[in-house]
Amino acid sequence: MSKEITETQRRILNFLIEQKTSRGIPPTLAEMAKHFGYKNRATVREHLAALEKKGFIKKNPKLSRHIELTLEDKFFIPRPIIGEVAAGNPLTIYPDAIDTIELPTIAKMPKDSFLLRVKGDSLKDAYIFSGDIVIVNPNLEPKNGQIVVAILDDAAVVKRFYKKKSESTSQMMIELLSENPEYKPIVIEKTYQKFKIVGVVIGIYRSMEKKAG
Amino acid sequence: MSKEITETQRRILNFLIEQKTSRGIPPTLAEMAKHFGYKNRATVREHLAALEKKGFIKKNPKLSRHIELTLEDKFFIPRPIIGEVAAGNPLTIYPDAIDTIELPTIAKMPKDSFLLRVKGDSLKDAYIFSGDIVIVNPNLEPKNGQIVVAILDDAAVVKRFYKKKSESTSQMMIELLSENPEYKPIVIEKTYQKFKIVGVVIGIYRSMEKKAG
DNA sequence: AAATTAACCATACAAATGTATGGTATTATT
DNA sequence: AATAATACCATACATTTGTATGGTTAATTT
Repeated sequence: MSKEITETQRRILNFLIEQKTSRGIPPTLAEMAKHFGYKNRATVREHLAALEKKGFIKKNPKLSRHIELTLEDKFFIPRPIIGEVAAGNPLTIYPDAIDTIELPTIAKMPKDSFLLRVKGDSLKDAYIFSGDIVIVNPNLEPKNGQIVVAILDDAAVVKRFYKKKSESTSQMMIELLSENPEYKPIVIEKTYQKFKIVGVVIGIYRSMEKKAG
Repeated sequence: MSKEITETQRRILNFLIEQKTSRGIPPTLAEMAKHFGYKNRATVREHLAALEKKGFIKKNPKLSRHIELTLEDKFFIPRPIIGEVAAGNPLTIYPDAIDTIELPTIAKMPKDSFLLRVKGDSLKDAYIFSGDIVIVNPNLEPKNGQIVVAILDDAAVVKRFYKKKSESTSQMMIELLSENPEYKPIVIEKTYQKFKIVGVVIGIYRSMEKKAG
């Protein structure tokens, strides 16, 4: 058996990914069969068996809608960003990244917002600490002074956003500031490719319950 | 029928949210019944029906694991803020709410808890800043290491709580610590009268939306 | 030429799932 | 005091779901 995926299997896998990201839950065999025009669920099941054999998915037997993706499924972010960041590995958590965030798999988040759990203390200059949950709206145009989540050189950062005219080149540029004056502003010229705004932080929540001694 | 959610319904809703975020798929009736110790799926179903009636979820009939969270408008639910904690000044709890805030549903808000808005920056050694909303539970016995709201000499403080034996007198005493080591611990002997624990801080919420420049 | 694989189909079955109805006890509301 | 809402239970039922088996056709590999 070849380890390579066939055209049909690719379509099935794509549908799985698309459903999980857009609707939040994986489809049932019947739903997939209907979508592809199959008259039989067993057909879909064979494709899934093949995908599992090749290591692309993992099925939990007997349970409905229990197909797990063995890809970067556990950390996924809304579609538009995938593909623009480092191919295949959107938002990899680098051990020595200045700021790291963990993207939970959010089932259809309200108001098109999603949650990020902050990891590491390097964001504390923005009064955000490890374990905090930030609420991010990806569909807001960031205004000056707002805190944004951005991808910069394959690492995720949470900084205060400023857009202004460069004094030297008169070009528009983006500045990412820290609350802590010891950190120098990060300046992004328009030409810089490895930069993408993920969304605007509209709220922070911190649970205290686990912190008992 | 009240539009407010009951304690049991909130537990169900929380479980739904938690499952959708952590596992990716909503649970089945059987899974929920097992989790809550119900002997019957119908019980869960009734709670879901109530939640749907109140607009918190949307069920797609006949389909498994097909509970959708309709948190578009319910993601933030209005809660009254009943007072302010201002460093140095007495804690004032007003009979009528001074304000309301849209608290995200991810925030755990037990029935007996209340909200206080923090004023002033002097609590920042506990990572709490001016404008933050603290969720306070007055009916919890504070455990060592937890952050509590207390009244001390007619002033409200938010500090980390420790109860231990005095090394000199062998009496039980309470220590209120700051995160910042520059602040010396506040030691309260049992005899001290002007001290009262208001409650345990179980969560913090901070809204970012007004902070745009 | 023979064997294998891929991609479908039909039928069948047990378990899981959502649903429906009727009942009980407790609490809150009128 | 009567009514409604809440929170459970038991039992029953149709549908859905995942699974299993056997068969067909076409393309590919041996």
